[in-house]
Amino acid sequence: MEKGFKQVTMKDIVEACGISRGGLYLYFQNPGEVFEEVLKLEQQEADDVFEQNIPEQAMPSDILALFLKEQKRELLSREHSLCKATYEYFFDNQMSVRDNLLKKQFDAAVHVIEKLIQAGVDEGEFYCEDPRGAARNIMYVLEGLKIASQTREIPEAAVDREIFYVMQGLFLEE
Amino acid sequence: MEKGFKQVTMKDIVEACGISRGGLYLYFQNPGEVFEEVLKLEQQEADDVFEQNIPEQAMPSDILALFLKEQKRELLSREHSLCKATYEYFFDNQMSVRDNLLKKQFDAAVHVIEKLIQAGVDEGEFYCEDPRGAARNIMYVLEGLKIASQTREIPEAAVDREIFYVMQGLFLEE
Amino acid sequence: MEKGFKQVTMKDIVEACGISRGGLYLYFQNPGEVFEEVLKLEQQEADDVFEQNIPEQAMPSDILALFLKEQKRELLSREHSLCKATYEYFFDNQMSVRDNLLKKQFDAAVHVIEKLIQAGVDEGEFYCEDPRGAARNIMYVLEGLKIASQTREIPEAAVDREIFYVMQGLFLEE
Amino acid sequence: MEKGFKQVTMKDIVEACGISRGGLYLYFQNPGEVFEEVLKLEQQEADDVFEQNIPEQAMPSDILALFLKEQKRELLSREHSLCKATYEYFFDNQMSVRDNLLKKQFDAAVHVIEKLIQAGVDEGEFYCEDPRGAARNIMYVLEGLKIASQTREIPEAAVDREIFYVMQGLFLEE
DNA sequence: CATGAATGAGAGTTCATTCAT
DNA sequence: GATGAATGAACTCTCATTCAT
Repeated sequence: MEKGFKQVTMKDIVEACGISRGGLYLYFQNPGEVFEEVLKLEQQEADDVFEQNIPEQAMPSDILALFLKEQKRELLSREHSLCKATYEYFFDNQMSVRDNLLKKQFDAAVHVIEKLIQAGVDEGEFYCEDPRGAARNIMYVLEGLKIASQTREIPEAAVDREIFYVMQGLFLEE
Repeated sequence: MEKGFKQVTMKDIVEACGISRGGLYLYFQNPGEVFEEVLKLEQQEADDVFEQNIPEQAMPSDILALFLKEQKRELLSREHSLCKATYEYFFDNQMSVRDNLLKKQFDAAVHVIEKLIQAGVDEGEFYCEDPRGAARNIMYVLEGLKIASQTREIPEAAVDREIFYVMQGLFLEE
Repeated sequence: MEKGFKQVTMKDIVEACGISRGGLYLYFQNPGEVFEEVLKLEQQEADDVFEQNIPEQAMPSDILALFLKEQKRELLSREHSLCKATYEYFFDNQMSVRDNLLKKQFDAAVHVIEKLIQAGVDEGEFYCEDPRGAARNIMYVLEGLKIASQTREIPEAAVDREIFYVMQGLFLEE
Repeated sequence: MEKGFKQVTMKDIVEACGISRGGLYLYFQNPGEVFEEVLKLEQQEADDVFEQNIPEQAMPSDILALFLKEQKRELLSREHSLCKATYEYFFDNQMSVRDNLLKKQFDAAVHVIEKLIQAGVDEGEFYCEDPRGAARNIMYVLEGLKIASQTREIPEAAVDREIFYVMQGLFLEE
């Protein structure tokens, strides 16, 4: 979170963890493997946090709003997210299509959002002719916002504006 | 384009350019300065290419389609674009808000697209209540596609689908 | 001793010690730190050698002569003394007054010589109205001889002549 | 004067002189030759200044005092003297005995001082049994003060004290 | 299992020197 | 004569990785 992926040295990790240099190599062959593990744990935790925060009687729009709010939070806490490190890592470690963790996460999120939108349409909250297309559009906007927040200053208002824009597309349509 | 920013060494540059180690330092104090210059030239060239390709009697939708096509081309030619390198560079060199080149380019592109949409609306091609919002949405989707294409395999069809989705939003609305 | 301070490279040290480049950096952050350590050890050793060589029943004049003889030996063995390196080091690393090792050594030596002269006066060996001034004078002459021996050929006779001159000043006065 | 000898680069010289890199090499083969020339000019100038400042009816003790005062001035203006640079240069360029400039200067100064002392003795100002020895002693003390002032802080009072000490030796003896 | 001292390839950078103009 | 862009050897320093203990 502090240094990203490339900037981190084995020394940093070893000191932060309070283990020995050799000890680290017993479990991880290289810095990449360490990062992959961190990423898995982080993702797990994020999922858990999200699910636990969903109220019992939440409407689809509430859950979607909650999801977007969580994304916004992570995206704005630049120094406290793995976003930069993750992108750095996958720049050089794309592996095969089916194993790419980033793709999996993206597709999973698209799937969840699609279900939410569909549920919203069914309940009369949303109007949407292409729930999957809308879900993908939302996710790409979020990725765009993420990379933007990591490479330049992004005011909170700008994030709100984009989120409002995509949500609006689901509601009105008049 | 091949190695991104962090992976590139002064040796790489020197060998690729056929100049001497010391010679490079006559003009650039560090790898970052080299990259900034490359970025400027690249941007200049991209702008020129775009402008020269606009036909005389082009409609706003044609120009927008041309713009998106050009973006698509760059975004899919992963190994031949500066995209990855640019993101890597700006991860660590964000400089002040007003000097951030990435932000400038983004804002400039938003401005151009907004004008195009407005022109399209005026000519009856498009229907859009918030041209600026739509322009921003398009740009964030493009950024999302860019970073996606750099961190995982993105099939051409996926890019087409997203571009079609945002264009569609401008036309129908019926 | 061979190359002085500035001329020595980390490579020289590493090869002379039979350790690795990185290994050296485990213990010293820069060439200066290596030198400081060498200097401390050298000084320690020189002090020990001097003290061990003082005979039981030595008169003050004997001890002073021994001290001067030791100084002469070091001063004439140009290639085998740290003198040049020390001066080079302190040309650029003067640090605060109280921490300057060179000043400490000088003052300590002045103190010892003053005590010797005083003892000699008490025992009737020497005649001296200003033991501290005389001690300082001796030390400055020694420094003058040192720098002279490092910057030009100094015959042994010249050193003997100067040492004789300052000793003579302590005896006769008649 | 600012950087000493080793720290100075050809770039520094070239920029300070407003000539071209190649131009410098037309007249000097290497940095050492530049320095030798500087040293000669400096010495010339110092000699001229000294001689011009001697009053018509000056007594030997006055002239000696003037000489010592001039030495003191140079020695205390650390950043504005060639002292450090000179020592650095001669650490590595001792050349043959007869060509060593430092030795020549030293011997010449000893000669002048000896003559002054002799004159002082003849005129009844000084008492001295070994004018040449005294002259040499004075010069070595001055060298000692010089190197001391370059490697550690030396208060003006310390310099005065040493100069007073050696002058005193010429007068009293009572 | 765990350690951490040691390794050495390779990074960025400097600078005396050259030579086509 | 004079220039200054270009050279490349050599420097300091870093860090993923190993291995005797």
